[in-house]
Amino acid sequence: MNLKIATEIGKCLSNQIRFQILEWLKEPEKHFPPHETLKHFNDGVCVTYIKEKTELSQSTISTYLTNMEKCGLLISTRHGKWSYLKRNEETIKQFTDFLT
Amino acid sequence: MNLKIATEIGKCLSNQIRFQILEWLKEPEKHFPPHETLKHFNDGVCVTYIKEKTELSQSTISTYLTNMEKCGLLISTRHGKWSYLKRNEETIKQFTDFLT
DNA sequence: CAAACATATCTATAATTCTCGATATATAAA
DNA sequence: TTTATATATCGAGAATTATAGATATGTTTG
Repeated sequence: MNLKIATEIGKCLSNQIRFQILEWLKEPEKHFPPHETLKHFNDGVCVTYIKEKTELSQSTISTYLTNMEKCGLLISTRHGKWSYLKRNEETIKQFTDFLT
Repeated sequence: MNLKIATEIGKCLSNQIRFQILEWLKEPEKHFPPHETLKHFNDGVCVTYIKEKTELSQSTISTYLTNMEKCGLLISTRHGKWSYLKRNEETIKQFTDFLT
């Protein structure tokens, strides 16, 4: 972790919805339905469900999640036409270690 | 800690200089001279020294530090005409706990 | 009290970020 | 291969944040 990346993470955390997504993803089964095809949360939650829950436009949510992945907060996995997202606990730990 | 405050903290951490100040304040004696009058760092570092090190204008640094104090990242103490700032480790811990 | 110094606040412009619709790309299903 | 669905990227106007000069406030010192 370095100052530049930490600041990029800070930018992601400067918006209530983005922060909220990160909180929801702590316990996906509590906040999202299991995907119709994939009946588990091994790779996190389908983008579509996050989009629906936040009520943001598709392009906005896509930008949010892409940026959160770029700075290492999230891990993205494709299954067919769907993208799944989960927290990257390793980066989150590096970030909190850097801060404290 | 709640989402609103956490996001305010995120805003403070979204700027490299503000984040850097927080890093410097981990070890004041390594990054700042001891104050001429107060020969210790018990209450942190004098605003003037932070201003000089960052090379920002007085009004900008004042705004930065005020906001960082408002969201609980810093603790401000006045000694006469000087203000001293130190990290608020309690809030920082609450923030990292909230995130993880 | 007046002058000097440190910090805070106000105001305005510059810079950045937000947000979405439009459009492109990727994959699946028909 | 055509159509439908999911996600990504582009471009632009709206909203927010950055930044500093001017000015105000608070405190010390002479």
